[in-house]
Amino acid sequence: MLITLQQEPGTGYDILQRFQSGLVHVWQASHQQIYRELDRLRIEGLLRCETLPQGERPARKVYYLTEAGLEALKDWLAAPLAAGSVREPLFAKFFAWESWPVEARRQELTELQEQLRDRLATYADIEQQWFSHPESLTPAQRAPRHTLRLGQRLTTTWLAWLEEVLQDASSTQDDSTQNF
Amino acid sequence: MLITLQQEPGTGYDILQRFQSGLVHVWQASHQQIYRELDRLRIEGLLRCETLPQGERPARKVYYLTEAGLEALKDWLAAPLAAGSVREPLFAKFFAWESWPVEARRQELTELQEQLRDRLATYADIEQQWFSHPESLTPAQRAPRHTLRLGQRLTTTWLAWLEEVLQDASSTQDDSTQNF
DNA sequence: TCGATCATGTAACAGGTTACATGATTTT
DNA sequence: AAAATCATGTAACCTGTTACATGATCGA
Repeated sequence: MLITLQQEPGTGYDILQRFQSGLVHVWQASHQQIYRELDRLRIEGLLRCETLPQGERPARKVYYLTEAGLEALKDWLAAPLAAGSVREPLFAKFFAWESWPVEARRQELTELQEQLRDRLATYADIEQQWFSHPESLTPAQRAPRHTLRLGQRLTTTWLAWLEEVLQDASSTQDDSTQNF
Repeated sequence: MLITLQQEPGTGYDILQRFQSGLVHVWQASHQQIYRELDRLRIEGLLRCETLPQGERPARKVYYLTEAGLEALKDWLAAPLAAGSVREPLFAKFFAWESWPVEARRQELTELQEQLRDRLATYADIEQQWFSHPESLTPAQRAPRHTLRLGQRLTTTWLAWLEEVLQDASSTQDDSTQNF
């Protein structure tokens, strides 16, 4: 989890920044969560922390991976991940189609469309920022790029699907049968 | 959440079955979770429950939506959903590419491939079971079918991507540089 | 008779979110 | 003078998972 981030040392705040910049499509976490986790990992001995006081300001606590932390990371990399469970709340609404007010439905779907388009734009930004010279990428650099690519494709798949759904919904007059 | 399921009454066990049959790609929940939720919703007054004793066996508790429950459902349908946060643990491994042992990597990715193929097979089953006559579907029946379609496409997108990643990983010899 | 299915729960824990709280520095 | 950024945390709560626990019925 946070272990991956410890490949290069940093403060809780640094980690937050990293999550918010190029890693949005990989992991998200609030600062509270990060600090708590950091503290837990330190207690478990996977991290060690150097406190750099800086005059009046709150001290920067820089965390480093320990030997044990490196071990734990290796273990994590070697162990296959359990498949995550599926949770798609939007789909639930589709199962209540008849009770889903047409206007709310149309609005929700078009809003989602916009969000996905925004996401694509963000991906494009990230791509430009990190992977602007695709010829000269090492395998280790190509790897994170793959993740971005998948993000892009999944988003595109969603958008194509939304297009279809909106089309289908507007081309049929089922909405006389609001049975509430 | 569970409210959607209350459109037709049933016991906790019934709901579990429903989740496990056609709704796997929408929502998953353990029986403990369902029972707890059911109880909570009953206390909140969104559900009411009729206990049918059946001789020696544990009584069937059949839950029904109340007026308040219907209201809550309507509210939920009308309110747009908050975008879920992104969590893709697999991606994290890509960011630690160099430290990810080749063998573990290859195995994890091919296993995922198999899982996804299984998933597609499950989707095909569901499609046959529920939507075998696409001509005669009402809009309300087409709606859940849309969700299945998206599931299929997303899975296909994943598979295409995996193919590419495996190809890329095997076509380059970066793995002399295991720097642990 | 053995395992699957029907049918229900409790308790502990793990992970995540929201709200509350503080205070300096830098930019507008 | 106000707002954003740097930098850290606590506490309560909600959601979800795992483990533990029970017991009848039905088909192979």
